[in-house]
Amino acid sequence: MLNQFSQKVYQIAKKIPSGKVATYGQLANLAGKPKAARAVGFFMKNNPDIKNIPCYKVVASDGRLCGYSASGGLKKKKQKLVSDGVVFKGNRVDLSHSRWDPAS
DNA sequence: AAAATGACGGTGT
DNA sequence: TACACCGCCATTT
Repeated sequence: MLNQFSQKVYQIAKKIPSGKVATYGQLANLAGKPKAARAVGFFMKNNPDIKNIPCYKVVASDGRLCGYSASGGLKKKKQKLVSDGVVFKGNRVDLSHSRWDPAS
C-alpha cells in the first residue's frame, strides 16, 4: 500500500505548523507531483497515522473543506482548525492569512 | 489488465 | 461567486 509518494506526502503533512493550513495541491507540489492533489486527498482519507498526521489541516485550493473521515465530519474539522487559530471566512479558510508557507 | 473512484485543481461560462 | 467540464494521480474493484 504505502511507500514512495505517499510517505513523502505524509511526512510533509506532519510539518504543517499550528494555526496554518495547506492545500492538497500544495502537499502534492511539495512531494514533487503538482498534479497529484487528488491522490493526496486519497492519502489523507487513508490516514495511516491519525495521531501524528493533522489531516484536518489540509483543505482545498479555494480554502473550502472537502471531507473528513473522522467523527463529526466537516463540522468537526472546521472546529479543529478554528481551535488551532486558523482564520475562517464563512465556511472557508482564509488562505491569504492561514495558508502555510513552507519557506517560512 | 482495464475500468471505476475520490477529502483536487484549473479553466471556461 | 456558482456551476459545469476536463485533466491528473494512486488505489481499488
